[in-house]
Amino acid sequence: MSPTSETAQGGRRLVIVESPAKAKTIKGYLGPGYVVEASVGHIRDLPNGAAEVPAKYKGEPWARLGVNVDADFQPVYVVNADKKEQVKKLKGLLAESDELFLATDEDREGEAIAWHLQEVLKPKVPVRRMVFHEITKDAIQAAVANPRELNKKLVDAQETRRILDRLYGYEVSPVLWKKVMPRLSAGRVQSVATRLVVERERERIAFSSAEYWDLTGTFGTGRGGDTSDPASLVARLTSVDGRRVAQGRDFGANGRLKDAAQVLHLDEANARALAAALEQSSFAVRSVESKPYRRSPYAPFRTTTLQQEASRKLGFGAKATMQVAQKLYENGFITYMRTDSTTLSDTAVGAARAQVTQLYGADYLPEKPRTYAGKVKNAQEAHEAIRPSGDRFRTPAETGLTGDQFRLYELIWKRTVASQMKDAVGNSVTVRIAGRASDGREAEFSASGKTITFHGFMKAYVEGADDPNAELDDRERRLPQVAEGDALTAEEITADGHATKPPARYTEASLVKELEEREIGRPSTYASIIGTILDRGYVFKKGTALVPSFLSFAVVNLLEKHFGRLVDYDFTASMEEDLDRIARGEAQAVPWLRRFYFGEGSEDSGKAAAAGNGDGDHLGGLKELVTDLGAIDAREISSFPVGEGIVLRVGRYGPYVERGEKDSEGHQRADVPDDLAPDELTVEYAEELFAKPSGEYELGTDPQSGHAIIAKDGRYGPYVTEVLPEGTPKTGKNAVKPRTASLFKSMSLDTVTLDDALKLMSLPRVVGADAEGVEITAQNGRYGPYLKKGTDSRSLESEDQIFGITLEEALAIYAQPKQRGRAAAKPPLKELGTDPVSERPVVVKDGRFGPYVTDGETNATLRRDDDVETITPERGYELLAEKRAKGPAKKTAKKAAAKKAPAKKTAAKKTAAKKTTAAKTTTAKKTAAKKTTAKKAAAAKAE
DNA sequence: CAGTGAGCGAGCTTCCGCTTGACTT
Repeated sequence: MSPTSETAQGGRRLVIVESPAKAKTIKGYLGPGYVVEASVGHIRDLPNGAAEVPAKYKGEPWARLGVNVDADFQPVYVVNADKKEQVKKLKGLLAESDELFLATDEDREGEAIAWHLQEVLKPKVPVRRMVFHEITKDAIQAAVANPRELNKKLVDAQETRRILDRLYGYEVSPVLWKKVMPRLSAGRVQSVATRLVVERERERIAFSSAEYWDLTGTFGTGRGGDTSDPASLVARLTSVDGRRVAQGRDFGANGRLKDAAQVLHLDEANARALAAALEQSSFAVRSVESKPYRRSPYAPFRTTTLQQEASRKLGFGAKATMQVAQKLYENGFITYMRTDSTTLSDTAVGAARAQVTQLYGADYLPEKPRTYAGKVKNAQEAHEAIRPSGDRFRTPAETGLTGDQFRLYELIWKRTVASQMKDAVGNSVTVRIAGRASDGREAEFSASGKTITFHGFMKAYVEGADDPNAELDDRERRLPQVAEGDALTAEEITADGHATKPPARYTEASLVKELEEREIGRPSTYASIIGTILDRGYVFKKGTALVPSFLSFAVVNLLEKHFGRLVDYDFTASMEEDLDRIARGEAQAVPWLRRFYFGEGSEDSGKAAAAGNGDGDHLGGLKELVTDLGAIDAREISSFPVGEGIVLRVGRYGPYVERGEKDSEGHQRADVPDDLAPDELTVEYAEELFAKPSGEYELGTDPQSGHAIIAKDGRYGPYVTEVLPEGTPKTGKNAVKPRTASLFKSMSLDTVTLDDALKLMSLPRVVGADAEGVEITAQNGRYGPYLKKGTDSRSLESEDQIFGITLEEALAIYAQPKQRGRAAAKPPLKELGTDPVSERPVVVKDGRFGPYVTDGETNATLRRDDDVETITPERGYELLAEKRAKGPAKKTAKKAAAKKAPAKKTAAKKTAAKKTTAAKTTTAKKTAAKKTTAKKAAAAKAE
């Protein structure tokens, strides 16, 4: 029975897919009686943060995680804020339907979405799980006719993955906040991605280049040449007296030959001498070797290969590629762009083959359709390969597309068509040429050529190369037609120097490729992984290269030393294996999570899924690792030796180099530019930084003292200071401290003048004296401009008043009673009535951390979703009640922690916390200022 | 990482995978 006739019997079916574009297409294949709507991805997830945790769990110790780790890892699910409306819509549609088809993708995530839909929609009508891997009329109708049941085990596997990622991310990130810098993050995918980039940079740092030389000879045949038979050939020296001449690949990363006995390492003198000795020699062809050449087309695109090719050929970043592809998909030009499959549907194969015949002729069409085995190990193959949509491919010209969309479509179209074409065939030839030098040595040269006799798929498409010097596959190199024994004359022999190069940095595309090979990340996340590690400041881009920051060195260092198992390159792959076992019902989620979180021994049997460094039999759980952080020495993990006693440290405000102990003689310290590539930090460069700390502007000389005046960017923002002459004691009894002063808010490092600086450094200014003769001064401080009379200080409204205020005005200010604190000075923003518990009046006030409600005893900051204008008294009471409930619990926790930690450390932490708040707003500025400085320096150099 | 003078409410940051708009620059 066909689905349409079934429908005719009455009843309406609701089909839910993941993507709206897919819904639109499928609608057309199912006809009337079917309502097709999209879930638009996941509809529920673990709560993002405290704000999303349902009230009833708020007090729980695990609420922060959204997973009850004490009760079999029971997850808390909330409908995503941006999906509430869609869920409502689906509920409405379901109410009018007699049957529900859950047609989400057939992979782990899709199965989970189907389950969440069922949980949230609570259907009272029959529910079917419907699956398909290609969007063609036949496939869809077959799918609707053959539904199956929801696979709860697969859902379990997805949930386990979700919980693991949450525990990893939300437990390890706070360790970084405490030990390195706030707002950092760690995760199963991003941390390994970062580690890959860091390790590559370490290789570059450890790399020493080797120099080697060889000869290039141009040999003439003595015949007049033409295009099919050139008159000469260019060959490289390959061996001398039977010993192979060393090439780049013969050298190790240490710059030394891997096997010195096997090869001959030519240096410049040697090479030049040999070239001279060969000048008069006669040469002959020693051998000609011809081999058939054959090359098969590349598989159709999947997400990663599309990103790579778009990067190589169109210069698109991963994100741009996906955005353009999304548009093509939405407008029906291509199939789904987030896929790990290279499989083409029968329809697609038919369309491609038809087009091959039409455009290139039957000679280019293989007898049988080509199939491409999945290369990706953990592929879930829920979709087809990326290809032009439809059962007849539109040529790029027919699409009417323009710009980037046209170019990307053309790429996809060509690749798809080429994938159904014949192999390219031809010949590759190697010619060896020998000659004896005047000093008796025998030299052998070699040249290789390639001719293509049948271009096959290359007629349509040739893959790009990452290395700009690499030859593309369809490139021919024709050699003259020579035979063994033919005499040749050396027209020119030159000695060429080469140097081995360190491994290249990752690009977006090559990092994504590497991640895919290691089974890390999914098609929908590859582009955003790059985004995450860029956002966190772990890497930055230099051209197309991804350069790791020093910050990432510190983070990776910490993770490797203390969470080794978690950043193991095989962690995800082994997780995938375990998840597959859970999906097959061979393993259980809860014991697996228990081992991961609580450690080996918390569960009796089974394979370890533990988190830390595997020492012996006991494998520690993640919880143990993040609870006791005493073993993590923040200073040690953030320190990297540069050489000669110089250490690079990653501080809260960025990287800096340091030499000697603090406060000791000869101690030096200098900021390192944020965008310095780690492999460029040498001892020499550090010395340069010490000599002239970055971000320093010379303003001129103080005519009074003769001291140079400079402007710098400091911990508390930009300031000016004087350079004391050398030999001025900086420590001890006779220490002289340089005069310093913060810039006014109205000034900037770029524009501040010597006059400004001298004026600032003249502060405090004496305004006058009061009736009792006590001096009143005006100055600039931590909280802005203020007046000071003995110990009595008063804030001023503007910086200009420091220089402008008269004694009269100052006395008037002192005549007023002292305003204690800004908060007290401000009237409440809003009154909310009387709190039912404390029976005190509740008001909204504006404070340091933004608006908050208070009843005079308990204070609670408004949450992200609250608004001063719209907040109700009830919400105010609720916030206060929450705070009262939470307050004591937090205090005891803090106390306990303080007791454990050494007193000194606690103090240091407090200061750090304070600074963070103050510095928050200035950080961005500081970075910006730094960058300008660096640019200026570069410009100065260029001049 | 410069070195000055208050008195005050912390709460939140963070993961990986599915999906698109709705926003602002």
